[in-house]
Order: sequence, then C-alpha cells, then structure tokens
Amino acid sequence: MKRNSRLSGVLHVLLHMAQQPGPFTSETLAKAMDTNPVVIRRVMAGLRELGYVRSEKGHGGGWRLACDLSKVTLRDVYAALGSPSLLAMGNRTESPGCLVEQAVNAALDQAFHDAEALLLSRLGEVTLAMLSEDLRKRLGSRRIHDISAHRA
Amino acid sequence: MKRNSRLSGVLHVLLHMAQQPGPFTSETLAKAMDTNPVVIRRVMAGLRELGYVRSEKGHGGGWRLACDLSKVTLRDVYAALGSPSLLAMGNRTESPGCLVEQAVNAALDQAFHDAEALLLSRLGEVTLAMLSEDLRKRLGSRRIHDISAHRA
DNA sequence: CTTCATGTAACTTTATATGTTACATAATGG
DNA sequence: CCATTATGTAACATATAAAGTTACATGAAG
Repeated sequence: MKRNSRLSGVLHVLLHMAQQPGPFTSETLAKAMDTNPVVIRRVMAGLRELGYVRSEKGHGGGWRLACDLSKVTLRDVYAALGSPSLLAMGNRTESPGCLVEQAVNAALDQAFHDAEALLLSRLGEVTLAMLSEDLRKRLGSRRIHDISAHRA
Repeated sequence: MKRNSRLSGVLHVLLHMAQQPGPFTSETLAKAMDTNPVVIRRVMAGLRELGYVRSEKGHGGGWRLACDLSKVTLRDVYAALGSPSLLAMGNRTESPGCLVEQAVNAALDQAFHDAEALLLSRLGEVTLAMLSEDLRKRLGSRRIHDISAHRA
C-alpha cells in the first residue's frame, strides 16, 4: 500500500463491506486491498473502538459493519484512525526562543490551521451513506460487486 | 532539523538576512539553524534560481537577498522549494480500475484539493516584507538582532 | 598560489509508514 | 474435548523519503 493512505484504504474496505452482507475475514479484505491481514486488523481496531464495525473470532467470524452509514462521516473515520497529521509540512520548532522563528511560525500556523480546518470540515460533510450511494451510481447496470473479484 | 520543515527553515533564514546587511556564509546560517552548510546551499539553490537571493564565492562571499521583499510571498518561496506536496495523506492508487476506489478517490480528492487551494492562497497573501515587519514589532526595544547570537 | 567560499554528487543516518512473523486468545463444529 | 478457524497484538523487518555528512571540484579575493 502506498504511503499515508490509511484513510483511503479504510474507506475502500468500508465501502466494499457496504455492498455485500458480511462477515468478511481480514484475509479476504487484505487480498482485495493487496495488503496483509494484520494491517487490516490494525486499521480496523480504531473503527471497532468507536463502534463503527464489529469483529468476531472463530468459524464464521470476521468483520461486519455496525453503524448507521448515514451517521458516520469521513471525518469520523479519520478520527477513528487516530487523527494523524493532515499536512506534510510543519514548523522547525514548536516553542522557539528565537523571535525570528516565532514570527515565521505565527504566519505559517495561521495558514496551516485554516487549511486543516477546511479539510476537516469537508470530510465532515460526507457520510459513508453518500459514498455508498455514489458507488451504486458508478456500478450502474452491474448487479453485484463481489469483493472476491477485486482488481486494483 | 525536523522533518518536512524546509519552508519554515528557509523563511527563518531569509528573515534573519533581512535584519542585517549581508553577506552570510552557509556556515553562519547553518549554525543559526542548527544544521549543515550543505543543507543550506541545497535549499537556497531554488531561491537563487528565481532570483530571490544571490551567492558569491571566495573571500567576502556568501548569500545576499536580491529581491524586493514586498513582492515575494510565502507561496513564491514554497514554489522555489519545488512545490513539495502539502498534504500528508493521499489516495491509495491514482488511477484505480476498482469502482469502489474511484468513489473513494472522488470524495477525498475534492476535499484535498480545496484544502490545498486554501493553503496556497493564504501563503500567497503574506509577503516577506510583512513577515519582516512583524518581526521588528516582536523585537521591540532590542536594537539589533545579531544572527551570531542565535539560540533556538 | 593559498585561502575561503559556493556547487554538487554520492553516501549515511534517521524517522515513519507499511509489511511480516509468531504466538496468544476465543469461538465453532465435529 | 480438540482440531479448525478466526481475531489480537507484540515484535521484528522492509521501504521510502527527508535530513545530514563527506569529498572534491570550481571560482574569487588577497
């Protein structure tokens, strides 16, 4: 999986899960995402803590959606991943003694903060249900979208 | 120097240079920034290409500002660094064959694009002269700010 | 022609996301 | 019971990119 694509990856998994009844094993999901089952479990753990999915062990076990898709936004999913930093750039030092650095930080922080706020706001406007609806439109005529037939 | 803090670092250097007449050797700047002279040269190279600074070799050589600070914005400086990616997150794949991935990408791309545009816009509103003016206010009573007395 | 500065390629280090292995835990079916 | 199948998780390995370092070439000043 490409760098820093957890959000993208998790959404992919959730959307697939919304297309078929579960449960899905970590191995199935991992194959579809071209990654490792452990990675799936790691990423899904955050979602489980917030009650968006459930997991069960043993025969017939695996992952299932456990939330109202119209109530969960992309921002919620992002938060479930631990709210990793959104921006690729940051300040050299956070609490500088140098006044020059303080002046630089003040200017950059303002811009960075605004951009982060906008991004979070946008993510908060999109629910998983909206994504799923968009997907159904894209699927069009095709009746089923089986995860086992996944190709990148 | 912390990760991905080139913009912050370069601005720091430029602001120091605006406080005193030059020239400044890479070594002097490096000490103030607690980094290596070669790193300074590498980063300043982009600025030189765009004519924002000049460098001279030999005795009495070093770096000098070569632009009207009121005409250069933080966005210009960012561009001089090669416009590195602003966001820490991206899509798993750029041109996916999977329709699920396409739906996810479409949603995320919109949000990502808007945030990047806002950030660039904000950076474009701030000139080096404005930063320098802000710095002078912060310096207040202090008459001089000698780079050789730099502390982080 | 020595000294001091930048220019730059090549290499090393470090940070972090991602991937993998190994093993513990729990649920199910015989 | 107990073999099978699943998740849970720690520990380790790999990959990538930023940052730092070394080495040496180039050029200007005294």
